[in-house]
Amino acid sequence: MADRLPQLELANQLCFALYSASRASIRGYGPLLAELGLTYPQYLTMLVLWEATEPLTVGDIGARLHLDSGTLTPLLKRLEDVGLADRARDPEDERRVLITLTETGQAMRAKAAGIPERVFPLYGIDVASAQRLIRDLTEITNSLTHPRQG
Amino acid sequence: MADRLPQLELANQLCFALYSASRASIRGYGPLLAELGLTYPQYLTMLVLWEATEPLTVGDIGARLHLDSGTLTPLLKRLEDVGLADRARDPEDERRVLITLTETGQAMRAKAAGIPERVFPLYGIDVASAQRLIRDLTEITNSLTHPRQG
DNA sequence: CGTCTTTGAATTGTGCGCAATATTATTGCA
DNA sequence: TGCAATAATATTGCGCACAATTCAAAGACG
Repeated sequence: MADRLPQLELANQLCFALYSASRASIRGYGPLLAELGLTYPQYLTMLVLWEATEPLTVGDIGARLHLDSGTLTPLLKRLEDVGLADRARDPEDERRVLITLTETGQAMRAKAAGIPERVFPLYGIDVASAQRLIRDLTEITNSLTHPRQG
Repeated sequence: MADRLPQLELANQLCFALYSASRASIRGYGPLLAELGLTYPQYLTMLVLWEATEPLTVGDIGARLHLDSGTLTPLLKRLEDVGLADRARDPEDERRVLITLTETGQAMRAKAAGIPERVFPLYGIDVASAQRLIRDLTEITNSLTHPRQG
């Protein structure tokens, strides 16, 4: 019963700190997104679509959110079902599916505009710290996603 | 079509930076955990159990991982099915279920001991940065979990 | 002692994530 | 032109997360 393997202690795991913080932050969005009838991944998808200047393919959205069609196809169908987005095969390449916002989907942008500033205080940090954290986390994500050799 | 609402841009969302980094880090563990036949949440549960000096209840584990019985009950049943853990009602309080590791579960600890150091290089940061990050992330998790008033 | 409330876990239902596979369209190239 | 290889999306299956509900046991209290 070799006790104390510090490298296996929960409190020392960066992965667990990330996992906990991510879930806690998503919980923070819960009540606000419920007002819009969106789940958190649906909200992220709407952010991508609001930011786009032209129709995006499923793959485009997936590249931005790091999600594949196994996740996005049913999610986008739900957005379509509630009238926020349209899905249509690209006539120029029938393999692709182009996603566009409906009027309702576009209109929701204004209602969502106040959400980030309502959630931010919950983090309990200042804007500069948040920006640093975003930068550091983005670098870590890049590093994890594109490992230098094996 | 009011373009540019910076507060809604994906790249400015701390929540998305956390969400992406968390998923990327879990992906980093994937191949190593597959060798043990564990999923990531099962691995976290094993970390908790390896660290414990006495049997834990479902609630104890949930408090450490921020998970409820809706997630843990089926997960623990799976650990039981593969012979890593035992589940038994607490005779002193039949509402509680006590979780203990089997011999096999204890033995797996040695095999897992090398995992963190094999994953760490993937983050692309040094140990001091990782420790700072863990501290900062733990603080925002606490802040999100225990909001100061409404 | 009876019953009302609280507590801990299990159950149910929905929506992700993600691996693996299937399906259809396009491309490359002999 | 014909056909194999590739690409984009969809489908299937499993295991989380989490809200909502149920169920059984323990406490509280008249």
